[in-house]
Amino acid sequence: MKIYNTLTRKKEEFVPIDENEIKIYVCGPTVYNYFHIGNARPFVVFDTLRKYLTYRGKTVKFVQNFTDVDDKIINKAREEGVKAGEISEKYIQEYYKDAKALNVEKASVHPKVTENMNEIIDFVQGLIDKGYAYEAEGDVYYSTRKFNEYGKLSKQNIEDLEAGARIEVEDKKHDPLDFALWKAQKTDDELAWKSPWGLGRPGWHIECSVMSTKYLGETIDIHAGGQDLTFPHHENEIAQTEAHTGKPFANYWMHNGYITIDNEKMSKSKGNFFTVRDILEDYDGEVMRFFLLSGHYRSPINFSRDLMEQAKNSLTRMQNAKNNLKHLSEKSEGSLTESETTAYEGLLKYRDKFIAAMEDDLNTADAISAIFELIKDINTASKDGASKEFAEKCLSLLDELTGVLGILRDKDEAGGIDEEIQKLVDERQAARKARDFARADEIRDILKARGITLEDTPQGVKINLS
RNA sequence: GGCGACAUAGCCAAGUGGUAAGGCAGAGGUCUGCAAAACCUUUACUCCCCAGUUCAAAUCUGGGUGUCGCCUCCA
Repeated sequence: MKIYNTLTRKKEEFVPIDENEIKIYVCGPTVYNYFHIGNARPFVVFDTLRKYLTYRGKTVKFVQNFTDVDDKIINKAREEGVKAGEISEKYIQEYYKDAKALNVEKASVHPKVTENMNEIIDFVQGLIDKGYAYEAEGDVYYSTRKFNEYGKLSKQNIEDLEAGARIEVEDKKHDPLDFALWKAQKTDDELAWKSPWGLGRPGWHIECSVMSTKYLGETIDIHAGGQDLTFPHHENEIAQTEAHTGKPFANYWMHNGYITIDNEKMSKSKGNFFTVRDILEDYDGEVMRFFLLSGHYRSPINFSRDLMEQAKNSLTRMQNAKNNLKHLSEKSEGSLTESETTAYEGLLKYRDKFIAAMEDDLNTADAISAIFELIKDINTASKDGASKEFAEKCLSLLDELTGVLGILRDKDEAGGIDEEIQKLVDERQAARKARDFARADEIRDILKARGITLEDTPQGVKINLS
């Protein structure tokens, strides 16, 4: 497949290091709160990349960290009067809940900073030994200018950076562009670990370098994250890791575009800040997932309730098609007719279109359009009924493609159809037969109030549970 | 100041040289006891503006306008 590589600013043919195991690292959340819809985008996008590669028969080792050492966590713990570990542990569990709602699969490994402290200390010491870092009053800084290729990912020129630097000058640093690898403990209630430089904790960027190399090796296939991480986070990761290993860090860098809210950057101060948890109160997680995949991952997208409604309605069209096929496959009989055989062969071109779209730098928007075209043809072919086999084959094809995108999964239908509901449905059918439409409509309304809709089809009544 | 992205119908959105996918919303119709779902028809002589290259441009080049983002914690 082709992947747009931020490093070269070009779409390139993706060639894995090891055909048998593709190695992907995605920067994970800092666990101090429920994650917000901006966080959700990379999780969903790169989960989709993983699902697609898996669909194509690849084995993917997928690592996504939890940042469980950070100022924000420490501050939150202070506010709530609990230990930092309680905050991070809580929000890791909450991450899993929301990720599940979005149908984002668990990573192969979800490493935590706190569980990799020895490796981090060793890594920092290694950089000092190689002359890329220096200790200053219990802090350790990276000598940015020592790394000749600094700026190669973000295409920042080191002189321009310095000129435009709004970084406050700290006396301890040899150069304003140097960044912290290790921070000395300032107050007793801060998390701290013993190190050769005294009590302290790791800086912002070092964790990803360490966990990526530890779990995936010195050079990985794809390193991914939000566009805003390009600089300085990923730039610094490259500087750290390549200085340490002397090898390329990642062959492909993928960055997803931003989400704005009503065309403005999401921020707490603007009051337009939404967590995924907030959205899940009103929408199924699949609607959010569909919304995030309905545009190209590198394009900026805008979030609003109106757009969520559009996404919801679009997804309903897909869900209807699936429900109709399920109903047909349950109520119909027989094997493919001659015309159905021809029709089904015609449908297979949409699988090709779907794959071609995904091969082109994960063009999910185009892939979705292939699914809609598939649905239209299925609906047309089966509008006057269909054989059981045809319905089953179409259902299987539809599930195959939507499964790659992680939408339209089978849900546990709460409750199912109990005796009482069945009795009402039967009574309505009898009333219809007797042309007592008033009673029939009354029953339909009763059930509708309970979230159950009825559709009369040539194959009998179709009961939709929501 | 440096780096970058985006601009396609009422809305969302694909399309990177060959004559505008798909979805939502709207209108009309078919089917239905009525619905629902589905199907059919309909909604961009045109892709922010100007100039250029070309037989041919939404797509390439130059200029302009507008919007957003990064450079500071941030997906």
